[in-house]
This record gives sequence, C-alpha cells and structure tokens, in this order.
Amino acid sequence: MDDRSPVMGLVHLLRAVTVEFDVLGAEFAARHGLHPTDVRALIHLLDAERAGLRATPGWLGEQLRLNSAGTTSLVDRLERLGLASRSRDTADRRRVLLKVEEKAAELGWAFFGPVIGEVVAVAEDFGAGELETVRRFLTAVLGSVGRARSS
Amino acid sequence: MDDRSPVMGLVHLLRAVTVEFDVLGAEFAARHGLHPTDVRALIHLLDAERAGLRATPGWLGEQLRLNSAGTTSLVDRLERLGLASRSRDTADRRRVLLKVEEKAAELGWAFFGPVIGEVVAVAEDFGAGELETVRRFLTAVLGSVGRARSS
DNA sequence: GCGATAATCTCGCTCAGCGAGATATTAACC
DNA sequence: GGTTAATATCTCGCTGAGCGAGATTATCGC
Repeated sequence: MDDRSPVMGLVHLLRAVTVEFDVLGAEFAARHGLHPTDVRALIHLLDAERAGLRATPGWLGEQLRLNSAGTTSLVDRLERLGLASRSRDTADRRRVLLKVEEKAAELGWAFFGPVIGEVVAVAEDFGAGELETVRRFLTAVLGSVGRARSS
Repeated sequence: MDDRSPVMGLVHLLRAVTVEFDVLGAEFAARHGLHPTDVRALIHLLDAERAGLRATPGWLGEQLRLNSAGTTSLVDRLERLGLASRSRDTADRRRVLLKVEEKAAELGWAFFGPVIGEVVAVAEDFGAGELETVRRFLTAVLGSVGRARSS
C-alpha cells in the first residue's frame, strides 16, 4: 500500500486517465457554452437512451446527485439550448419524460469521436488476448470503486 | 467506430471508470464539507509535493483552469479549512508558496485508501505480465486523450 | 531611477445548486 | 368514494464558486 508497491503505479495511472478525461470534458463544455454538469447530464441521457430506459428529471437528478431544484434548472438549461426536451408521461401525469435531441448526439460524437479514434488506434498495437486482459481488469476496477463507494 | 466494434466496449468501460471515480470524489467532498474543486486542488498539491515541485497560486490556477480571482478564493478556502497554508517566497517576494498540511494528506488517504485497497486486491488475480499489459495500455490511452485534447 | 512585466489580491457581478415549501397527480386505506 | 399519504416536479429566495476588470506589490531590463 505504499508508493513503491508495483500496483500503486497502476492506481496513479488510473487516476491520471480520469483527470485527463475530466479536463477534456471541461474544455469541451467551455468551448460550447455548457457547464460540466450539462455534459455529465448528456452522457447519462445518451446512456439511458441507448439502454432503452426512459429518463425523467428525478432519475437524472439522482444520477448527478442534484436536488430537485437544481435538476429543474439543469433541464431548463438543456431545453433552452435545444439539447433535450420535456414531455408529460401520459400514463403517470406527475412524471416528465426527457428526450435528447439529435443535436446532443452530434455534440456527443464531436466530443468522444476524436478520443475514440485515438484509443482505437492505440488498441491496434495490442493483441486480442491483451485487450481481453485490459477489459477484465477495468471491469474488476469498476466493481472495486463501486464497493469502496458504498462502504 | 460504431457501437459493435470490439474496442468500443473498452472505451465505454474507461468512461464508466472515470464517472465512478468522479462520483466517488464528489461524495467524499460532500461528506467533508469540501467542493469538488477543493478535492482536485488537493490532488494537484499532493502530486506537486511528491514530485518535489513548489506550488504557487498561479501554478495551481493553471492546473485547474481557474482565473486568478477564483484561485485566490480557492486558496482562501483551503487555508480556512486548515488544509493548506500560504507563505511568501523569500527569493521572489511576489510569489506565494503553498504548503499542504498534514490534515490534507490524512484526508487524501481516507479518500484513496479504500479504493487502493480494492484495486490492489483485484490486481492479485492478475499475473505480472498481465498487469504490465494493462499498464502499457493505460499509458497509451493517457497519451491519446492528451493528443485529442490538443487537436 | 523608471517603465515594463509578473504574481497575487480586491471588488462587483452572474449563475449553478441548495433548502424549504407549493402544486399537481396517483396510491392506500378505512 | 373520500380523506390521507406518498410521489414527481416546480417556484422562490438565498449562498457561494468562479469570472472580468483593475488595483497592488515586487522584480527585471535599460
């Protein structure tokens, strides 16, 4: 657990990657007049859409750890920017359904596209077995962080 | 580059890990009455200390992409919380040197300790060669993100 | 010395997010 | 079926992080 443990290098590396992704997100946000929270919100909304889940303000607020007031103003912002839209759920009329607009997906690709391209290029230097090892490791780490969070 | 590419899973995995780390940091911040920016600042200050660099407000502001006004209030906050302290540089008296207090290192360990423990445990299931593969991959990805940022 | 440059800080402002509570809709229970 | 509780969202007023502009203090080149 001290700094000379061979695993510590990996931990620092993971953290460095995280920080770089954050900075990338923040710069993207600034360049498009968005706030970091807006970017995080779009990521969650796009994820939900891909998974076929129906997103609501309450659900989004939980994901981002915002209270209801903050969530309302976030959704107001996204709507004003034309990135998402509200519509009443006809089944339960207390609920509001959130839909991401095409424009948001375009911004998402503009954001992730170049990074994905670079990572794909990097992956070409690795064999299928090696990539599988990386995948196993990252999956395990993902579980680790989740476990550390809940304890 | 589409969703069925075998590398896309890795990209999503990396993003998921990043998001988890962020949420962990945000929860830690909230639990200790800190702001996410304060946590990021402490990470940079601890890194600088480990690397033997002398941190100043200007340097810290660059790292965090804050302007001078925001940096001043950040340092004020850290000082008020007893996590860092200012001292004039005797060589160049325009400069202010930032020092992290012991308390900050303790909080840092309280933050990263459990996660590190979990990751170390995860790493035990992997051979030395496999860990080296993961290290190579993450190092390459770190370069990728940096390249995507600057383009 | 004197102007130019650099590092930090002060002031006033905007706006994200919070707490408290209002409003509207649905579910539960006798 | 009507009253009460629970749920989802929104409104209002406020705090405080971070910004732009500019003041302040220290150093450097001439």
